[in-house]
Amino acid sequence: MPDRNSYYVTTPIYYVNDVPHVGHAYTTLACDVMARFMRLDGRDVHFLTGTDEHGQKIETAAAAAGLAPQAFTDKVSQSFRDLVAKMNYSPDNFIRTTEPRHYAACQALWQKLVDAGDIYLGKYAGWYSVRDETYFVEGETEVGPDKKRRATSTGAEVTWVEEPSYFFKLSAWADRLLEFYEKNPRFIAPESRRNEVISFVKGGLQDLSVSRTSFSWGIPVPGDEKHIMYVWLDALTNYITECGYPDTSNPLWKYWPADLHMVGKDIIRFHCVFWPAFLMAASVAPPKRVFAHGWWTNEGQKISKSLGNVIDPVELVDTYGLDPVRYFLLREVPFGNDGDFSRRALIGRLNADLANAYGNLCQRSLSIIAKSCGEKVPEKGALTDADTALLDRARGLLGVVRGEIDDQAFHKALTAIWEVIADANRYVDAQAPWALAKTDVPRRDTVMWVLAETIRRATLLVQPFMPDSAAKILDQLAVPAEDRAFAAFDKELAPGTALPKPQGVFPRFVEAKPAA
RNA sequence: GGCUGGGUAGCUCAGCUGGUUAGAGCACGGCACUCAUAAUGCCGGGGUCGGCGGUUCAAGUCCGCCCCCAGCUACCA
Repeated sequence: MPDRNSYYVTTPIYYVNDVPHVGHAYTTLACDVMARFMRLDGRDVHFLTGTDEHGQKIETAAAAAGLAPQAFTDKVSQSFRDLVAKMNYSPDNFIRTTEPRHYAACQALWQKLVDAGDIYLGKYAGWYSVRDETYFVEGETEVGPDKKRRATSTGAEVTWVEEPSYFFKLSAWADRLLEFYEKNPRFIAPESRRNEVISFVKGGLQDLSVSRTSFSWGIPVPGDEKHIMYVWLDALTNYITECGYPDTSNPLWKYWPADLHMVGKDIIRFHCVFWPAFLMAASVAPPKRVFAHGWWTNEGQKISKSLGNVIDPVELVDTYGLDPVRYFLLREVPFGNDGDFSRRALIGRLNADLANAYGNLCQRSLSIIAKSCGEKVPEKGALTDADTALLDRARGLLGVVRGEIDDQAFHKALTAIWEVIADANRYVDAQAPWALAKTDVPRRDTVMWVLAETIRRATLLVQPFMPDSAAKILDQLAVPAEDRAFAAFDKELAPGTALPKPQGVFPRFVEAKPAA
């Protein structure tokens, strides 16, 4: 089964103790672009997102809200499903860890790990705060002047507590993990994260506590139901629950191993160390790639709830429009790096890249065609060197963008498309079709055909990033739905095809002036 | 402290294995054009490439030392 056609991409499942913010929107957006691109490129795509609904924090938050845990998670999980619609994401399914099939998958995986001899009963020990009902590691605590140890973050007194816990023999997997990283250089991206993970594993691994007895909202350990599975074992398993695990005859099993787990840089260890170890121990193939993206700051400031500067994606979309926000998030920052969000930068991108460069290119081209070429695709005559140069660049774009998308280099993919857009704007000025209208109409028509064709190719590639806007432009070029996949990339516009009236797709954003 | 990555025009960044006058986008100034969303195109100003020393015919690009920034250095997710 060498070159399979399936493509499985996942977001992390989002922890439902919080409302969605721009970080969630960003991660899912990146996956959405991958999924849409691969579908257009003819792949059999499965795109999964969902919510992580277990754990002590949820149990506590639900109690505080006066709700049963399930009722609480039903409610908060919904806000993540609402975001899917708001951001025009295209997941094939939305998984929840409270689904019965997920319990079955987790318990099956657990049993497999037990059978393999990788799980044993031991004792978990740590600094426990009764008030917070939470364990803290040594570094999260400090001893005060009264010689009592307290949690640094909450100030609550902590005591050394030991409870029985099952452990996963992670320590036994360091060498095999290092070998796996070595043999699969693309497993962790970007490169800097790969270095971090490798150096972490090289430093030696301790066994991992994978069950708790201090709370009950979670998946019971098979055969010892006082124990609840450690949240990460529970959460990570969602990726294979979706494919039917442990039933490998499930039709969705063909998607495993996942082609890409998209994660934020904070949870890379779980995905790049624990997860492959769990899977290898259970004789399941590890995923092919984990990409850890960076964080956003807000106008140069670190984002935090206490600062109150959390960015609400819904507000952004309502203010600037969906596609401009999608474009900005993936264009502004080299994917993988941290980036700064600022209104000025967003408006700059919207006006310079979308309204002025791309939108205006479409508008100036299409309105000439509408006014002077009889509202149909113009006749294509003999091509000059200038025509061929532009068309060749547009033709080469698919290969270039495909390469960048394979690396999740969204900003580079967009830059490449926008270089062709800039070339097209230069071409319009150089050819001056408005002057040709007075001297050589057939030549003018050829120029307009070259422009329309260039816009078509660029726009096909814009689709994964800005689906609605791209669709509007392709509508204006009368490209039928079945010719919008990349299989039709070389199917050029047919002269004579009737075209609808052009309409601007990316209006400039003008800031509301304060009332004078 | 250790490890990793980075410090290049006002801002954001490109600059493979060292080689003509160090590039792009945005911002700024001037000019041109008028098809277009006061959009587009052309030209221009502006950088001792973090600092010091070294290797070399030649270093932003290699070596050494130093300064500054970020991330990682395990079980809240």
